[in-house]
Amino acid sequence: MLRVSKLTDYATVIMGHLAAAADRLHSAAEVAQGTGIALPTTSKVLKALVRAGLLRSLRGQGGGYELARPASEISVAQIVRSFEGAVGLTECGSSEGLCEQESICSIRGNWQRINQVVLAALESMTLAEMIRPAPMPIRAVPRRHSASTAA
Amino acid sequence: MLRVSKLTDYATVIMGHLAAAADRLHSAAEVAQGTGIALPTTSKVLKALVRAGLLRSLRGQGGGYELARPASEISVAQIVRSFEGAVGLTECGSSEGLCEQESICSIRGNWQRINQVVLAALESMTLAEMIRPAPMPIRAVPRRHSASTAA
DNA sequence: TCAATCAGGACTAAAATGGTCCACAAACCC
DNA sequence: GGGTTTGTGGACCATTTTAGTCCTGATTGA
Repeated sequence: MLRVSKLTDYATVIMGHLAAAADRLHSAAEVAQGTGIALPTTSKVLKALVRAGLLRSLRGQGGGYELARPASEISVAQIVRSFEGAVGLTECGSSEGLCEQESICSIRGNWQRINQVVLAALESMTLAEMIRPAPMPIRAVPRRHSASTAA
Repeated sequence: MLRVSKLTDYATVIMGHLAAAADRLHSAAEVAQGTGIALPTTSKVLKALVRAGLLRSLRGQGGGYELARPASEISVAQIVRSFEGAVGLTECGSSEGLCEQESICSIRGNWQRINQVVLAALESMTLAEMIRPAPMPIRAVPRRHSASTAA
C-alpha cells in the first residue's frame, strides 16, 4: 500500500514517547505501557533503534533507554531507514530485462526523481517537529479515520 | 522497504509502453514482448488498469489496449492508486489504543503532512513526463517547510 | 464458424511481516 | 557475592501479502 511497515510506525511513536520526556531514562516496560504497544514488540523496536544508533541504553536497575541525540537532530528519514533500509520506491536495477526499451528506462529515471522528493520530505522532518501538534495546514482531522489522504 | 509493489512498478512500465505509441492498439502479447514482463502477469496488470479506467480495451481480432486519456492527463498517482489503493504511509486510525497520548497523536498528524508531500509528488508527475528522459532537476512540489533537496 | 483477444477469478507458492519467547549479559542493591 | 532488574541477541512461528500462473468464458472480426 505504499506504506511504511508497522514496526517503523511504532518506532516513530516510541521515539516520540522518549523525546517527550528526554530528561530521563525509560524502561522498555514503561514505554510499552505508555504507548500501548505490546512489551515484546516494544522491546524489539527499542533494540533495533539502539543498534541504529538513534537511542542509547543502560542496563541494570534504573536502566532504560534515551535518545542518543537531541530530538531536533534526528530526522524521520533516519528512523525510517533503520527499519526499511535504504528508502526507494522502486527497485531499479534489480529487475533485469526490463531496461531494453528507451521509454522504460526513462520511467526508471523518473521514478528516481519522485524518490528524491519523498526522501527530502523524510529528511526535512525532525523528531522534534514530529512531537509538536501538527503545526500548519493539515491539523483538520480530529485523528481517527482521516477520510482519505487525497488532496 | 517503503516501496511500491512490483505490480505497480510494472504498471508504470506498461503504461509507458502504451504511451510511447499511443496511436494504435497493443495486444497483451505485444506488450509482454515489448516490456519483457511475462505474459500472464502483463495480462493481469492490463486488466487491472482497464478496471481502473486508465486504459480502454477492444476484444477480438486486432483488439488490444490503449490509453483511456492522453498521457499528459494521467498522473503517476492515478497509476499507483489503482494498485495500492489509497496512498498513505501509515494507517492512522486502524491502530486503536495508540492514540491516548498527546505526543503520539501529534506524530500521526505529522505523518499526514509527510503523506501529502509524497502524494503531491505522485500527482504532479504525469505519464507524459514519465516517458521523457528524466528532464529537469526535480520539479518543485508544494511544500511548507524547507528541505534541503537532499540526495 | 473459427481464431484472436480480452475478462474474471481461482489457485498456489513464496516471501515478508508481525509478534512472541528464551537464554544470556550487564548493572545495581543489599 | 547473590539476587534482581533491565537490556541483548537471536530463534521461532503464524499470518498475511504478494507475485505469478492458469483456466474458463465472452466478444469481435474475418
